[in-house]
Amino acid sequence: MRVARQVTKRRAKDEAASHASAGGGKVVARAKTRTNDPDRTKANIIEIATHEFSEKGLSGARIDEIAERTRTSKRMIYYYFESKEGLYRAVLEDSYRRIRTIEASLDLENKPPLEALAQHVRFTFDYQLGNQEFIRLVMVENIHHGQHIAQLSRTQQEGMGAIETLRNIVERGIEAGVMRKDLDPIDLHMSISALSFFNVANRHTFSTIFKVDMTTPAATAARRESVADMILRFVAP
Amino acid sequence: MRVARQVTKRRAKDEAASHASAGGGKVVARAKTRTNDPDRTKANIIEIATHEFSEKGLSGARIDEIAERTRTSKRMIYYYFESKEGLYRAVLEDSYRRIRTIEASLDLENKPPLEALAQHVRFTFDYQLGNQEFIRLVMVENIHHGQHIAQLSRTQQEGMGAIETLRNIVERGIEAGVMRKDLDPIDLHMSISALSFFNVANRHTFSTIFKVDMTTPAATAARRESVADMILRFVAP
Amino acid sequence: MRVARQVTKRRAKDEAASHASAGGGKVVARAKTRTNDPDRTKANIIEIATHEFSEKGLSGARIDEIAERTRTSKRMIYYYFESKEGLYRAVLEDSYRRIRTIEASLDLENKPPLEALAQHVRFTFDYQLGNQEFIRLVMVENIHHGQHIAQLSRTQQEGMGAIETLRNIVERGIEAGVMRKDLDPIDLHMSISALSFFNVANRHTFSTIFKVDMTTPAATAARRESVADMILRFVAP
Amino acid sequence: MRVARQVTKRRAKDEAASHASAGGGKVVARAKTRTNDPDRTKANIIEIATHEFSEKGLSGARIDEIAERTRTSKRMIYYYFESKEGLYRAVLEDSYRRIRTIEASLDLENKPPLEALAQHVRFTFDYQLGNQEFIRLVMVENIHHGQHIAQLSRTQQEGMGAIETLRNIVERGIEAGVMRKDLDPIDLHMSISALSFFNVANRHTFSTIFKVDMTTPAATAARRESVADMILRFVAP
DNA sequence: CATGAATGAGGATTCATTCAT
DNA sequence: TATGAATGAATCCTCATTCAT
Repeated sequence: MRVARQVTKRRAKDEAASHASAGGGKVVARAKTRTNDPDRTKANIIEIATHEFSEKGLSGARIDEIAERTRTSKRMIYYYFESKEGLYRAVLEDSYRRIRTIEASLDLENKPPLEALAQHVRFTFDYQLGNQEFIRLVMVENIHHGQHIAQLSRTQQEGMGAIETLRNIVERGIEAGVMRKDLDPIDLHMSISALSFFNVANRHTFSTIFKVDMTTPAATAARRESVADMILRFVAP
Repeated sequence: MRVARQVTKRRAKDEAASHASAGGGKVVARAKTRTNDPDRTKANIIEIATHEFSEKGLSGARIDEIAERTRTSKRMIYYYFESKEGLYRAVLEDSYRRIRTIEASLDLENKPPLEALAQHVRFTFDYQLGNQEFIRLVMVENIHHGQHIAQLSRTQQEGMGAIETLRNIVERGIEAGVMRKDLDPIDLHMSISALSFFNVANRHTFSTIFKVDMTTPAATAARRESVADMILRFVAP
Repeated sequence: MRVARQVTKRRAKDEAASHASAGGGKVVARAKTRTNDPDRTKANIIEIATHEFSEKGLSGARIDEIAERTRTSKRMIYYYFESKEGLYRAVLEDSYRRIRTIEASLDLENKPPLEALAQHVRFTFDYQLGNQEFIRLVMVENIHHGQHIAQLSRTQQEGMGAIETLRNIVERGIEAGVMRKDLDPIDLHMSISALSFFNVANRHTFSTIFKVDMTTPAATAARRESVADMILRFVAP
Repeated sequence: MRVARQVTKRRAKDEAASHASAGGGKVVARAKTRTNDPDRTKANIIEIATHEFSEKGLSGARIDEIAERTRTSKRMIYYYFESKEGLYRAVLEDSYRRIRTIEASLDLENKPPLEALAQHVRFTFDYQLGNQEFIRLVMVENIHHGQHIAQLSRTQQEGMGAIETLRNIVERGIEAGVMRKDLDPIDLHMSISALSFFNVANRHTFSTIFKVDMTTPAATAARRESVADMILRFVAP
C-alpha cells in the first residue's frame, strides 16, 4: 500500500533544486550512504547539531535543517535522541566532555607556579577563543536557565579539572611565597573564565557599541596579555 | 518552557470546552481596559516583551504570549512594532537607553580616582546583578550575532558613557600617581564588564558544574569585593 | 520574508489535482469562504469531526482529513479546540447534549404506563438505529476507557433524562398494578439500552458470523418488536 | 495513552543519554531469550498483541510497543504476520477460536430446558465479564465495520455453537411446554449477547454518566440475575 | 531464525502574521 | 485605535515497515 508510493521525496526535491541550474543537473547532494555504524551516525548528528544549536540557540535551530546537513535523516535524530531537547542535551554533554578531556591533557604541575598560572590563563583564553561554538552553547544553556545541563547525570556535568589545577598552582605559589594566601581557587577560576568568556560571548554587541574590532590578531593578543596580566597582579602577594 | 504556557493553554481549553454553551458567550474575563494612550500602550508592550525576550530569547519568545500578558491585543503589537523583530529591536533599544540614562546620572568625577574607580566597579557589578533582564538580552543579542543592535541608528547604539567616565578616572589617577600609565579605558571597561557580566550570565551553568550557589548575599558580596580588588590591583602602578 | 513565498499552497495543490483531469480544469474544490462566524465555523468542524471520529475512532481519525472536509482549515481546528483530543471531547459533549435535548422533548408522562414504556423502548431503539454515529462514538469512548467523557464537566456529562422518565413510568405502572414492584429504573434502562445498542454496535461482526442481514426493514422491525416485547414481559407483575 | 509508553521512552532516553560512553556499549538489559520454537513465539506475540489491540484499538496500538513487550523482536512480527493488519487478523481469529472451543465444552443438552437456558445465560454473562479483552476486540472490529473478520476464512469465522445450543434448548422447552412456540434462536441469542455485552462494553460511559459502579460483586451479581430473569420471562409461554 | 539500524511518508501542532469589522 | 477570527507555512514528532548482517 505504502510501497507503491515510494517515489522518494529526496529525488523529487533534488530534481526541483537542480531545475534552475545547468541542464545536465548531476545530483550532487550528499549521497547519504547507509552507514550502519551507530557511533558514526550519532557523532555526525551531534557534530552538525552542535553547530546549529550554537549558531541559533535551542529554539532557533531547526531539526529539519540539522537533518538536512547530516549524513542521515531526520528520523535518525529521533531514533537516537528522542527529541529536539534530547539532541540538545547530547550536544551539551558532548561539548563539556570534550573540554574536560582537553583540560586534563595539560601538564602544568611541573612548572613554576606563576608560569603555570600564566600558561593556564592563556590556554583558557585561547581555548575559548578557538571554541566559540562551545562558548555560545554555554550562553544558550544559560538563557535556558541551565535546565538541560541540570538534567545530565552527575558524571556528565562533572566539574572540570580547572579547579584542581588552580588549587595546585595556588598552593605551590603560596608555598613559594609568590602568591598571596587568601586566594580561593573557585573565585580565581571564575575571574579567569569571565575574562576569557566575555571576549567571545559579547563580542558582537561590544564591538558595535564601542566601534572596535575585537577580532584582529593584534586586538586578540593585547587582550590576552591584559587578561594574563590582570590575573597575575591579582595573585601577587 | 512549556510550563510557562500552561496558563494560556488552560484558558484556551476552557473556552473550547464551553464552546457549545449559550451563543452570545463572549469571553468576558480579563477585560483589557482600553487605554487610548499610545505611549502607555507601547510602554506596556515593551515591558512585557522585555521580560519575555530576556527569558526565552528571540526565537523562544511567543508573540501570542506577549500579547496575552499585555494590556492590549496582538494586533497592537503589529500596529506599533511591525513584526516580532521590530518589537525585539524596540526592546533592545529601550534597554540600552535605560542603562545609558542611569550611568550618566552617577557623579564620580569629583571623587578621588581610586575611590571613584572602586565605586564605578561596584556600581557596574550591582547594576548588572540588579538588571538581569538586560544582561540576558545582551546574551540573546550576541547569540544572534548582534545583528539587531547593528540595525539600530547610530544614536540608539551610542556607546555608553562608561568609557568617558573611565577615561576621566584613569587620567586623574595617572596624574595623581595612583595608577599606571599604560591603561586603556576600553580594555579596562571590558574587564570590568566581563567580571560583572559573568556572574549573572553564566550563573546557571557555573553553579551546576561547580556545585556552588552564587546567589547568596555572602557569595555576592565576596564576589563583588574580589572583582573590585582585581580591578584596583590591575590599575596600581 | 515569509510574505514573499506566499504562493498559496492550495492553489498549487488544486492545480496538481486537476492536472490529470480535463484540460480546462475548473477548480471545483470547496470554496472555503471566510465565515467570520465562530459558531458556524465551530459547528461545521464538529459536524465533520463527529463523522470522522465515529467512523475511524480517535486514533484512526486524521486531523488533516477532518480539516479537508471542513469549510475551514486545519489551523482553525487548533484555534478552537486546541488539540485532537480537545476536538474529540467537543464532539463527545455535543453528541451527548443532542441526545439529552431530544430525550427531553418526548412527552410520555401522560400516557398509560405500559404504553409509555413500549413507546420509550421503541423510541430508544429507533434513536440508536438512526444515530449510529452517536453509538459508534460511545463505543470509541469506551475503548478509551471513558477517559474523555470523564474530563467533561459535571453538567456536560449529566445523566440523560431516561432514568427519570423510566422512574415515572415504573411508579405509575406499579400504582396501576400493571408492573411488578421490584423494578429498578437504572437496571431497566441498562437493559433497554443494551438491547437497542447491540443492534447497531455489533451489527458487523454479528451478521458476518451468523450470516444474517440485520439491516433489512423486516429484520429491523422484527427486532424492535422483540426488544419491546422482552421489556414488557420483564416488567409484568 | 501516553502513560503506557513511558517505560519505552525512558529506556530510549537513557540510551541516548549514555550514547557517548564506551563505544562497545550494546544494550544488554532485557535479554530476550531466543526461543527457537515458532509456535511459542507466535503464541507469545499474539498474546501481547491481543492485549494491546483490545486496549487501544487497531489504530491506537503500536507495533513498536507490542514488540517491546514480546519475547521477540519487531522483525519477527513481520516475519510471521506480514503486517499490522495481519497480526490483528491473527489476534481476532485466535480470540474467536478460543470462545468457540470453550462454548463447545459446555454440556447443557442433558439438563431440563429452563435450567439449561438459565445456565447458558449465566455462562454467557460470566464469560463476557471474564473476557473483556475479547469483548473489546469485538468492539474494535465493529468500529472497523467488521472488515477484518470478513477477511477470515469461512471456517475461521464460523458461527459459534451458541445458536445450536439455543435451538436445542428451545426445542426441548417447547416440547416440554415450558417455552412459547414463536421463539427464534438467533433473536434469542442476540438478546442474551446484547444484555451480557453491554455490561462490559459500555461500562465506562455508563458508570460515568449515571454515577454508578458497575464492577462491584454486588452490582455484578444483581445484573446477572436481572439478565437471566429477563430471558426466562421472555421465553415463558 | 533473529536483530539493531535505518527510512519514507505521514501526522499533530505551532507560529508569525493578516483580515474584516 | 482596537480586536477576534482566520491563515499559510513551517516545525516537531511518530508510525509501519524494510535492510544489512
